[in-house]
Amino acid sequence: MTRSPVTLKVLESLEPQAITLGADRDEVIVARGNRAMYCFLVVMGCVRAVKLMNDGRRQICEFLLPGDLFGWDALDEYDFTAEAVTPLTLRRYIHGDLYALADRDRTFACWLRELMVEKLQAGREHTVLLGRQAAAERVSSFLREMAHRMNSDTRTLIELPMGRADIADYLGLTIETVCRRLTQLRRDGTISIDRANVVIRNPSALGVAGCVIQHRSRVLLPFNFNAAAEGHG
Amino acid sequence: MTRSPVTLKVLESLEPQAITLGADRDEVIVARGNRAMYCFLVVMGCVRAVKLMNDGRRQICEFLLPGDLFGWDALDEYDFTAEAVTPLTLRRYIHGDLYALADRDRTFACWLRELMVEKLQAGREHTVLLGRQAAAERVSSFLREMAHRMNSDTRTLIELPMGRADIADYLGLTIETVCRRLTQLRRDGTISIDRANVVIRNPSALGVAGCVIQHRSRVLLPFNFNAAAEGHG
DNA sequence: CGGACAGTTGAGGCCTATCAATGGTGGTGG
DNA sequence: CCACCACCATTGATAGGCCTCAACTGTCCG
Repeated sequence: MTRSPVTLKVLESLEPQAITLGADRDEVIVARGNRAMYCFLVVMGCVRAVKLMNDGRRQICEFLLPGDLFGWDALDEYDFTAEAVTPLTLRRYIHGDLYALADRDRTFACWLRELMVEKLQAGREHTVLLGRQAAAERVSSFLREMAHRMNSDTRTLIELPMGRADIADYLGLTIETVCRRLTQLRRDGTISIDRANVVIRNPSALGVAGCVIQHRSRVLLPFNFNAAAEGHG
Repeated sequence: MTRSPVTLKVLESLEPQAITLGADRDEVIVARGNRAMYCFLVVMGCVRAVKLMNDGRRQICEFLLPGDLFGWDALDEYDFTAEAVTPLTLRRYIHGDLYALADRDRTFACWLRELMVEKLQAGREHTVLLGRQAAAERVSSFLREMAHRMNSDTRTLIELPMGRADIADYLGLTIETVCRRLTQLRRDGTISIDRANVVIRNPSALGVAGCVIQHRSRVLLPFNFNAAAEGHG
């Protein structure tokens, strides 16, 4: 899952204090309740933002993909746990530095505000999905969201980074229900699917009532980490 | 139900540009898709933040009570519709003024950031409720939330400003299911309820499974890509 | 080859939605 | 003052969708 090394430098002035990290699959990056000292940019791989109930029920609030920032939306402690869905490369920044930068750089403050607002709006779309959509609609919405975020071209292959259990916990369903809905979409000819590989064959059939979750405020990667990241795998 | 003095003080320098508005029950304050020119402080009454699907399904993302601000979390257009749950008194501010103030007043910028983060975190809690809690837990959570927000003293009378339909659309349930769960809580002796009036008789019985604080399994070791990163600095 | 793991499929039960009827309350006008 | 109506809340009966439990398949890796 490599992305074309795009050039933007929103976080450029934070780079001197930043370090690059690797993480294995299922590794915990930050845990709920930990003091929020850092925030992270996903360079390569996929992260899940998890909330756990004390009887073991799990809800994934968000998937973070390359270019996404997480951990900044904490006042004192993280309110969710972030885990590696896939092997990761992360760029780690000092949490306080982000806000210090916002204080002195008006452009950055504006960018940060936009990021927050977009997250709030994406959260509301997810709320509608969980509160008012049936299982089939949730799975369709999920596929559209991932197609949009990972590739932006329909009718091309998407390689889902997460397993069925993660999809289920993101959509408020069970693994079995996710499987059955995916199978139905395959039988309808809407998609082709083999494990993690999905091809959307009939995009209009995935269109459901409601709006797409939009993630516009992506951090464009400041550097090309791809070469270094391959050494970690 | 009086205006929160904290919020008032923070917005003090915006008061000259502000006006006070009234609204009747069910009146639309701002509509999804409208240009976001204003934001509002609830002075008296209750507002619902609504998202509608094009087949009529409705999800309430949030209830706004006196002291709450809404409409600021928009970039260009409002992404939800705000309607009066009860007759309202609102204080209306210019949307752009809020961010102009944030630009020149560091304290206000900090306050606004905290507000955003709290909204994000509240949204995630709501996500867990919708994704992973059963109907009885949702209703219990709702009562605890309202008790906390409206009164903060348990064992005292709460007068719910919204009807069963609004509660249902907030909790991702139907009116009938909300009724049945409330009736069950009354029969269990957990609450007394008569229409909008609720008394919590057994607060501990309303306690539901919360979220776990998770501890990090192992320390993340820095990946030594620093040299590569600094090379581009 | 076997064991672990992820994904798929099937059978059955439970919970919530749906449809329907009743009860209660507030407002209006006779 | 009361009859009437509209609206909201409650309760009941039934159906359906998703969850649970279980078995099976396929893949990866030792």
